[in-house]
Amino acid sequence: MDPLEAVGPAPDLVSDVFARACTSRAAFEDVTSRWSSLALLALGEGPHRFGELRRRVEGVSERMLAQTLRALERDGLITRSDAGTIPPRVDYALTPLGAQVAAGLRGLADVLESAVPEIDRARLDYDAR
Amino acid sequence: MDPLEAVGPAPDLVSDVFARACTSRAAFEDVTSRWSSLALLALGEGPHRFGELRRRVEGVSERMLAQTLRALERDGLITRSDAGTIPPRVDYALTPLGAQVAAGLRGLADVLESAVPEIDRARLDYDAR
DNA sequence: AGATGGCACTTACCAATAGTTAGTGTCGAG
DNA sequence: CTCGACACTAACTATTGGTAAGTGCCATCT
Repeated sequence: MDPLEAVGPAPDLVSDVFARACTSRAAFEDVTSRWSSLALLALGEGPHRFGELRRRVEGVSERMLAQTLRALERDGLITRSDAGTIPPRVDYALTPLGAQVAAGLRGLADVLESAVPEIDRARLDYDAR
Repeated sequence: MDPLEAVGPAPDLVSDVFARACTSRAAFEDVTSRWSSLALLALGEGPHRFGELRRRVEGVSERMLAQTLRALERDGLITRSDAGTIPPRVDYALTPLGAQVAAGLRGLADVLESAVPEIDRARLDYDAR
């Protein structure tokens, strides 16, 4: 057996989010970047058109949304389907991998949403000093 | 029964990460911001000193790490304990809430770490166009 | 019928944000 | 006796992100 061939089977041990050069770190940064997480969360509720996403994710500029969606598509987390019609119609949806990620983000969002009173208290305490 | 009184009991329904003005949105952005998530991930492995975190999270500047940790402390996700000695010694650790969040982030990181081959493939495909 | 707004973007410009470098004061190691 | 570690902060600069406007076509409102 080729020794080079034998390296393949355990790729999960070599990927590390903490490593600057690792793909997982880059993907993690893409996923957790300001608008990506919100976009993934929105797509977790079902496919959306560009304008729908723009309205759902309060505060995104069109520029940043387009940029964000391109990055997520590149990482294979979402699909983009352009109907090619006029007026234009483009639908975005999660891939299976994207769905996993979105589920994780939903979990995080749930934790934080229900912790709002606790967080507000902590902030008040902190700001009092 | 006072109609105003009846609104109180379900605070989980009023917090929404998508709402720009909601505390949960702000906290979510703090948690998912570039260095926070990595810092929380590191603290998920146990308490760390400032310098330890700096080394663990490859690429953070001292400035950004200090800023990040202050934000997380303010939100009640981590604690900061200054021994007051010289040379200085400051330990950071997760609060129970922070631990919940860190666990969620760990899940995300695990998904992405094991999806590295898939992501690499998706990127190659995308870039080929 | 002419103006308005939605569609999914892109481009140019400028403000805000993040990274880089240098400094603080004390101590232990070489 | 100079160097580095420690946990930061302050000043400067590079990069990023938000704002505003433009694209071309169509449907609706007036």
